Amino acid sequence: MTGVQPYHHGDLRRVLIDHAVAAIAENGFERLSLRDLARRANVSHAAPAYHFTDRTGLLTAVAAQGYRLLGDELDEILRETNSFLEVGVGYVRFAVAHPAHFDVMFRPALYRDDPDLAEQRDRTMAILRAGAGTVDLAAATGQSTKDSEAAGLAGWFFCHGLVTLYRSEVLAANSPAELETLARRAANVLFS
Amino acid sequence: MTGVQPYHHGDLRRVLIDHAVAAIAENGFERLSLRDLARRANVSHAAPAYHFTDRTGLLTAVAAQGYRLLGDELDEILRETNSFLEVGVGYVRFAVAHPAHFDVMFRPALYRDDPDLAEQRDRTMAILRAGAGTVDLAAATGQSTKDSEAAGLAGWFFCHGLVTLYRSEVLAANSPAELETLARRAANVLFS
DNA sequence: GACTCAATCTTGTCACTGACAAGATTCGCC
DNA sequence: GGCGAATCTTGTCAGTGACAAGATTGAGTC
Repeated sequence: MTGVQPYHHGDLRRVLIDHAVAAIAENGFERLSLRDLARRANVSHAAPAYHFTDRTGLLTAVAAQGYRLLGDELDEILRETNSFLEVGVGYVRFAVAHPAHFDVMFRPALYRDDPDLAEQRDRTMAILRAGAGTVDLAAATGQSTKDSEAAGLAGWFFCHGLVTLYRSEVLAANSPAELETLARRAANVLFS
Repeated sequence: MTGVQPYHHGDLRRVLIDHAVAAIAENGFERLSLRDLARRANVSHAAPAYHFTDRTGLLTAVAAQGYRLLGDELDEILRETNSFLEVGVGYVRFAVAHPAHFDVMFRPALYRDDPDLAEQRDRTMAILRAGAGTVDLAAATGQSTKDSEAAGLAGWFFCHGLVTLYRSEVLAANSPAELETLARRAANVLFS
């Protein structure tokens, strides 16, 4: 016997978010159930509402955590490599490694305005924009390219489309390895 | 008085799909309710089940219709212009004009295998691949580009990422006009 | 050590939903 | 006019999100 559960869980908020991320990765956010999360955490069906108010609040927390994780990763990559190409690789890797976060982050109808989320999102977007400034497509294409912000956007669109379509299962690639092969082929056309 | 509704609706399947598309465009597929659709169509709450079996069946029908619509549009564009650039424009325009279809189509977890859907999807993907063959990036970039399939993929990734991010409301663009401006700037970097 | 108050969790309830079963109505066809 | 299939209705059940009210616990204070 492990004894009865203590009335105060102690770390319920974090545990619920972790279970939510796992559940979303398994079944998609559309099948996410607060009561199922409560069961997984061995608390009553109304316990989640205390920490998140409602379903939207939970997804808001997931999105904020996602932006924080992505921001941290991209920030580190950019500081270490100063390469927007590597930022793009990190972006794709994040989407594959954290599908639940990625899904929720880019579906703002699922969550609501929140100071923490807004801060993390703006920080992450700023990193993407700053990274764009490091792009030197002119050297690659042999043409003058003054619009470095647009170059960064173009790279972002490419990466986002690539990984979104991969996860939609409409590409020939069905594994991260095949995804990388396909990404290299397509990127060579644009950036070589 | 408009009189009682006839027992047989006559065109219920089509009407339900239309209402579903409208409802998804308004509130997203996650809030789509079969009973709400039944109310909109003035039929009993179980009527939709006859035509679609369940919620998944309804979304399967929506996805199939979406692939059919997109395939028709892209086919016409390709035959008339023979330009993959115009196919890309049509792709983006479709996503903006038919957000409900677009959302469901690229979320295969929402629907199931279906002969009609598979046929329409494969046809549409074939058009995208055929269009890729018309790309002549070599002339644009001044480099030899034998991998025309990869060029088509790259263009697809760009368009898909562009419109997906636009609809995620994380871009500076907040209207189709601003989207076009942004798209031109980004595309100029890659394709000029 | 007891009092107090806020934080945290539980129990109970309600309307809504998807799925299913069984029955009613109507259409097409012979 | 009769029969079977197609189409729709009624009734029901378990599961869900939201809300209200109450129970338990922890932290600080005297």
